[in-house]
This record gives sequence, C-alpha cells and structure tokens, in this order.
Amino acid sequence: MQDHLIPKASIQRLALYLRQLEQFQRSGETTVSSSALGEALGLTDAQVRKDLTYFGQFGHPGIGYDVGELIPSLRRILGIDRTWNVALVGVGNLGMALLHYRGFREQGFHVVSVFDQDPKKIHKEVNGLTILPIHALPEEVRKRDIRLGLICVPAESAQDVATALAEAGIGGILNFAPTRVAVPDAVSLCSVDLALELERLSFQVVRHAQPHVTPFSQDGNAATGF
Amino acid sequence: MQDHLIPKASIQRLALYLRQLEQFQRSGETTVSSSALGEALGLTDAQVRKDLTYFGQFGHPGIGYDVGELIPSLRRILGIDRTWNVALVGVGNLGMALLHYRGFREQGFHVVSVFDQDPKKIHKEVNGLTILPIHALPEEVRKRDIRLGLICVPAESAQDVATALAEAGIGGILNFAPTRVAVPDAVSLCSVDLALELERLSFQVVRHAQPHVTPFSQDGNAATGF
DNA sequence: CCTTGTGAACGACTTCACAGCC
DNA sequence: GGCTGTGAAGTCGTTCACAAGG
Repeated sequence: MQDHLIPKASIQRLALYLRQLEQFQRSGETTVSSSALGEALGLTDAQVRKDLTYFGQFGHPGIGYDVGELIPSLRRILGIDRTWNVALVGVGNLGMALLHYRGFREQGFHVVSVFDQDPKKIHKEVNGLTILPIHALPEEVRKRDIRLGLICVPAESAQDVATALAEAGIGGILNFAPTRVAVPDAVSLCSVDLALELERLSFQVVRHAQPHVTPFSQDGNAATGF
Repeated sequence: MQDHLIPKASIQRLALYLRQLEQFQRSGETTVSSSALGEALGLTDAQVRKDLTYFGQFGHPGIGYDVGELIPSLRRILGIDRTWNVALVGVGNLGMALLHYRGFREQGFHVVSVFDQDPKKIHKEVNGLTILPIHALPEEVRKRDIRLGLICVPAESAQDVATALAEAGIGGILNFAPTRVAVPDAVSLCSVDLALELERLSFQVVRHAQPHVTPFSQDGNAATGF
C-alpha cells in the first residue's frame, strides 16, 4: 500500500532480523526485546522497533517480541515462507561454487536449471543438472516455474544474460558479474560484486579505517566509530 | 585528516567509479563528464562531483575528468595501486570457488595461504596451495605478509576464525559466513551474506517491488522508481 | 518495574543552483 | 557554449523521549 514510505535501509535489515531471531530461537529464547535484538546486530533499540512497525505490530508492551511468532511473520513478509526455483547462468568458477553452496537451499532457494554458452560445457552434468544452452531459457523458465536468476558470467556477457532472463519472464535477478546491468521495471535486481567488496575493504585498511560491521556493507556499526 | 566528514555512502561509491572509468577507458574515452559517469551508474551528476571532491580536485572545468588521470588516483586512494596478500579460511564449496575466482587476482588480491580445520583436508593441495591447519595462521601471516583474510567457514566457526585472524595481526576481514562477527577496532571488516541477498531479492519480487539497481545492495538506482 | 509504538528533534546524505573557469 | 566545485536548501533516515500497555 504505502510501500515507498518504508526506508530502503529498513527493508534491508528485515532479513537480518530474521537471521538473528532464528539464532535466538536455537538458543532456546522464546521472547526478545528490541534492545536485545538490536545489541546482537549492532543497532539501537529504537531502530529495531521502528523497522518492525513498518511491517506490522508484532511487539507486546512490557514483554517484547515473541520469537516463535515473529519468525514466521518475517518469513512471510520476505516471501520465503515457500521455496523458489532458481536458474543459474554461467558455470565458471563462481557459478560452480554457488551451485554447490548449501546456504541457498537451506533458505528455500532451489537451483533447478543451469545454463552456459560454452559448447564444451553444454550437456555436461553438474550436481545432477544438465547444462543447457541459453536459448533454452524461456522454455525452462515456463516448464519449471523459475522465478529467480543468478548471473555468474563475465562482465562482457552480463547484460545479454540479464536481457535474456528478463525476456524469459523471470521475476528477479541476482547479478554477480562485476558490472552494472539494466533490466525492465518488471524485474527486480540485486547485485553482489565480490571484488568490489575487497576494494572497499582495502580502502578501510589503508585508512587504518573503521569498518561498517555489517552484512552487506550495509550498516549496523556499533563498537566502531568511523 | 577530516576523514569522518566523508559520508560512508560516498566511500562505498568510490570503487564503483573506478569500475566505470575503466570501462570508459576500454571504450577509448579519454575524458568523462560527471553527468556521463553518473548516468552510467544511475547517479546524478551533482552526486558524482561531490563524491569525487571529497578525495581531491580531479576535474577540469569546461572539460570534465581525465580518465587516464583519475583512474590511478582512485586506485591509490582505494589502496589497490599494489597487490594484497590474502589468507582464505575454510575450503568448502564457497571457499573453493573464491579460491578459483579470477576477479580477485585481476584486482591485485592474491590468495597466498589457505586454511581449514578438517584433518581430512589438511595438507591436501588446492590450486597450487597446501591447506594448512588454523594454528599455522600467525606464522603464515608474518612470513607471507598477509594483510587480508576471507572467512568461508560455516556460521558456527566464523567468530573463532575472525578472532584467530585478528590475533594473527591481519588488517582486514571479508566475512562470507552468514552471521555477524565481532572484531577489535584495529581490524576492518566487510561482510557478504549470499543467502541474505537472495532473501532481499525475494522480498522485492513478492512486492512486485522495485530494486536498487546496484552493486552491493548499496545504492544508485536510476531507471527505477521505487 | 518492564516493554512497545510513535511524533518530534536531530543528523546525514542528496540535490539545487550558481559562481568561476575553460 | 561547455564544465567543475561548493555553499545553501531540501530530503531522507535515525535517535530521542514519552505516552500507553503489561
């Protein structure tokens, strides 16, 4: 409804809260206060409360937040209360790694199709999946109900792949190629540039600098005064 | 000098500018205006100028920025006008991938030592490097002048590894484990949580939402009206 | 006592708009 | 005409501080 009044930064932190709540749950906590949650993540209590109230009224005054109640709520809001079928394009070093990475499947993201343009790789098997040529994308997306795509190709081909994914009707793209790609409005886009992260780290070290102590170079610094 | 007046967001964009400038250089451009640079990255011209002037006076009024002049300046500022020796801890799927990832070496980051705690892996060779036990860290760091560490272990061991790296005297850590780690002030920290990125993407798709069109889930959206 | 939820105050970042220079 | 560098204005996000509830 009033989506766009929600600060992007707050949205970014949602998944972070979920992570931490799951950790609290494993430790046997049944209830958590905004200050406990904030402290664990390097955020203020006010920040936590404000963020959460953008998405609903989850707290119980005098008590805090019920862990077993908040976790499913956040999962539903994030859209991960179900599984997502994912296509992976580019079976190089990085693509191969992501294909084997367990963290994705644990969160309900299933890589169900892999693509590459190298004729030497096409039709080979990796991790139980047959590598397909890019032109098979539209059909696979339809047949397997694929909603997300991972771009793991070199920078030069990233835009072409993004366009192909968009035309195949994908909903969102996670781009690992070290370049900016443009997509139609109907497609959501996130990017992770691994070398870029190291460069930022390098800068911090050179400056003897203080860090942002957070997932995603986002934020949530606490013990550090930059 | 007056480091901390520089917005963190501007610092984050520095490496982005460098990327784009290198692309312009490959296309044969010798000079670039703030608006051209901004457009390519989804930023306003004013933003670009303001960001760059935090670090020096690089522009030529009436002309723009000299590509061949700005690139080395940015590289020096970022601290990547030389190579960095890097230690990688955790040779699982992700660690293995990052070890083979060319993007790091291309930017001057050399993985020179790899560590794991699994006795079955120790002393095996990967990519020309012998896997060492964690307790060999301090000596390796000293002998090989290692300044940066990559944490590619599961969440449970991430904090221990971070502590070990810090104690070995490393300058900066790039954490890929899906958990928050604490480090002493003397150590810089960046984190990349791959599954978290997918969760954020999932949210955007579910909301039919608009994206941040940028590296690093940071920012720089342009053609998209969130 | 303990907590949450929230307007109001504050601070940080971005954009505007123009002076100065090529 | 072109462009950059920069104070001033504006916008956005965070923190404060307190009313209301357990």
